[in-house]
Formats: sequence, C-alpha cells, structure tokens
Amino acid sequence: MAIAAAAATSENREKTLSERIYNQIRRDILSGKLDPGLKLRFELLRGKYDAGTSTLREGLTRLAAEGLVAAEGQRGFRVAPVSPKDLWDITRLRQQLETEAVRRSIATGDDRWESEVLAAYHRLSKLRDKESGRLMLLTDESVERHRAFHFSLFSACDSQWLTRFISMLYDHSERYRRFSTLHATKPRKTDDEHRQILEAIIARNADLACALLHEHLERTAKVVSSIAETWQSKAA
Amino acid sequence: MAIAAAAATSENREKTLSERIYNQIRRDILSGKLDPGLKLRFELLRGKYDAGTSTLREGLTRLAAEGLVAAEGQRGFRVAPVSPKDLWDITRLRQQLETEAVRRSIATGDDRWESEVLAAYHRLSKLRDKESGRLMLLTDESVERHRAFHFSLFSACDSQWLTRFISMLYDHSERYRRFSTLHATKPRKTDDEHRQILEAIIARNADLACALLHEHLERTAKVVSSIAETWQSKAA
DNA sequence: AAATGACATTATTCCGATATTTATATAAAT
DNA sequence: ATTTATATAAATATCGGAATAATGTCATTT
Repeated sequence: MAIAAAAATSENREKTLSERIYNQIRRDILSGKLDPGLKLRFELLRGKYDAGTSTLREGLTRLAAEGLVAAEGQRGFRVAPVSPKDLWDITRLRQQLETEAVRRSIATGDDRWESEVLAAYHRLSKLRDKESGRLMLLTDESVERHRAFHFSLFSACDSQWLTRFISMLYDHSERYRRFSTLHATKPRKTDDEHRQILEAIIARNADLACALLHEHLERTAKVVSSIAETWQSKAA
Repeated sequence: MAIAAAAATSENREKTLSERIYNQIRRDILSGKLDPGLKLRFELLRGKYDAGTSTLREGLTRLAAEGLVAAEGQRGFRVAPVSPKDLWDITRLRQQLETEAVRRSIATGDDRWESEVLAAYHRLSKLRDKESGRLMLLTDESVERHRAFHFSLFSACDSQWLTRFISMLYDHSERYRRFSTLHATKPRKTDDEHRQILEAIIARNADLACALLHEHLERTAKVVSSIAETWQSKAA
C-alpha cells in the first residue's frame, strides 16, 4: 500500500513537463546537488533541464512557495539558504507536530496501521551494508525508506494539514541531513532509536513513543548542526 | 510598525505583474468573489485579470501550493473546495499552533510587544458601527485589523515556520468565515472574547490566554459550520 | 448499456520579441 | 583613493501566438 502510493506520486503525478521539472530541481536541491544560495539563472536552467522559461518559472515559483528556493522581486531565484537557526526552528516544530500526529495515530489507528509501521521499519532496517553492518543513508532507496518509516508512524492520523506541514518540514530537514552527512566523519547508529520508537508504538504507549521521537529528532539536529561550520560561506 | 509592515507587503512587494495577479486572484478567492470549486479557465482569466497565460499560470501555481486552488494534472485549475471536515482540520491545528505561538510570545516578549497587542486591540475595537454598536466584519479595513490583532498575539514568537503555517491556516479560516458571514443571520459579539484574551496576555497568564484563544477559535468554527448546509452544492 | 470514433474545447509548452530592471564597467569629479 | 555619474551589458519579466497533446462531448454503432 505504501509502496503503491509512493509509486503513484513519482509517476502518475508527473503528467506534465512542469511537474517533471519541478521534481527534478527539487531533488537536486534536496540532494545538495544545487548548493544553498546558488543563483538559478534561466539561461543555465534551460540547458540543464531542457525546458522553456515559462515552464521553469512555474517550477521555481512552486518551489519558492515551499521555501526551497528564494524568489526576489525582479532579481530572479536562488536556492534557499541554510542556517543553524532555521534548522532548529524546523526541528522544534517537527517535534511538536510529529508527536501530535503520533498521538492521534495511536488514538485512532487500527491493526492494519500497526502492521504498516512494522513493515516500514523492517524495510528500513534491511538496508544495512553487508560488510560494515551500518545503515546506508544516502542512496535514493534508503532515503525513501527512511521517509516511509517516519511517515508510517502517523499515517493513521487523518489530518491533511498536519501531514502536509510535517511533510514540508521533513523535506527541509532532509536537505540539512544530507548536506551534513556529506561532510560527516563517523555515521550515527539510528537503528536502535528507530526500533525503540517502533516498539513503543506497537505497545500503544503514546507518551513513550513521543518522548523517543522527540529525542530522536533532537539528536539528529545536534549531529547536523555540529558539522555546520562550513555553512555560512555557502549560504552567502 | 505593524501598519508600515502591512503597507510594505501590499505595495513594495508587488514589483512584478505576477505578484499583482497572484494577490488579486488570492483576494477574490478569500473574499468569496470566486466560489469554491469554480473552474478557472485561462480564456476567462486572461480577460478578467489582463495577463498572459504564463503569468497567470505562475500565480495559480503559487496559489495551488498554498492550497487555495486545486491543480489537477492536465485538467487545469479550480478554486479549492470547502468542506466541514477541512474547516475542523484547520481549526484544530490553529488551536494547537496559535496557542504554542502565544506561549512562546509570552515567554520572550517585552513591553513593546505588549503595547503592540494593546494597540492592535484598540484599532480593532474602534470598528464598531456608529448606530448598531456592533463590529463590522466584512470591510477590507476590518478584515485587516482583525488579522492584525490575532497576529499581534504572537508577534513576539520568532519562529518563521510557525508564523508561516499559522498564516496559511488563518487565510483559509478567513475564507470560511467570510463565506459564512455572507449567509449569517445574526452576527456574533466577538469583542468580549478579544478583550478577555488581551487582558490575559497583559497579565502574562499563558494558560488562561491559551484557553481563551482555544475557545474563541472553537466558537468561531462552530458558528461557521452551523451555516454550512449550503456548502456541498457549491463545492461540487 | 457499452464501446467507438469524429470533433470541439482546453490545457500545456515553447519561442521570439520587447520592455523593464538590475548589474557591471568605465570615465569623471571631488 | 573613494565616490559619483554615465554608458553598457546582462538578466528578468511579460506577452501573444503557434504547435502539441490531452480531455470532454456527442452521435453512431454494436
């Protein structure tokens, strides 16, 4: 079910060129291929993404509404800058919104939901590297499974707006995470944290699950911001 | 300060045609001039707003990202539909986000912030109709002052993301409120509620202020949804 | 009733021309 | 040398129309 939904969003949704362009640029920003603060000139983009200016503007405008690119009056677009303050702002809100969503999920979710969480965790934990035994966090596949796990935690929450906001924040976090992981020296072991959250969910212990999730997000942000010395230069 | 900021957003920001178009259509949707579910054909819009298709698409795309218009693959755009469920979804989130923002404001706000809240309330309460003594809620001026008051409550909260989300939800709420007020028989007296919130803020009583705000939003939503029988037809 | 196919409508996209604005380089002045 | 002014270049913003593709309509056929 979750897999089908993921496939639907990445293929069925891309009916128009505009959608494709939007997703392409989006991916390139989230993956760090386009550095924060980078000026996005149309001449360049037209060649790179093979589309007309109108179509490009549409994609960029949409990304601007999401906060992934910054648009200034008559001065074009640039990749949204990053900053520690922004990271912590995002993290604080994620903590509040995601724990709220988890609570709602636990309150209304059924067995099917539980099994979905379990399945999502299973798919995520299967991503260990054969040799090192560590999770591989930067492949497209693992990024997708990581996202799927986190979202499964509150997939039983039926608030469209809550899900939407969480989704926006998650994507921004993901950019920070990827960006920092590129510069990281030693990877963190997140699997334990994920499993603990899973167990709390299955046990229907909302308080525990939320505390663990809260802490999980806190730690992630700490790791990311600890490698943030190099940011300032790029953001400028 | 708040007035200057408001003027800046409505004039300085409108450097490009795209901005103007976006704001115009936005206003027309929020004010109910464009009914929920209405198909937005380019042929029509080009005449109505005097702009080319590229520019219009840009505006509509932006509005779609905000949720004020619905965009479907190759089937164009339409004004976002309304539903009781959506209203309550929005209301629940507003209650949570705005109370959080108020708490943060009370925690960090200084005297200047307090006086801003007071001033905003004063400007709002001055809007009573000379004859009936009731608040006039549908003029542009009163809509703006009402918004200014609500946002002053947490203007000392420095979270960009929180403010942004609240802003999005507020606008959607406003559409519901306007829409229902058009069909309302007897207007509600909200002035007392506003004043009570103000007093709790000045007293720095966070719990009380949040409880009052929570209740205020609850009542507003109840009034709006009670006049919602006519919705379904329009949304279709 | 369901399926087919022709036709009109609409959405999407690109392109080239133009106006406007911003950025840059050069020269003049203090 | 720093500032100011001016000329030049570069980039953005916009339009309008043409080409393409998808969708919707409706009569006809099965």
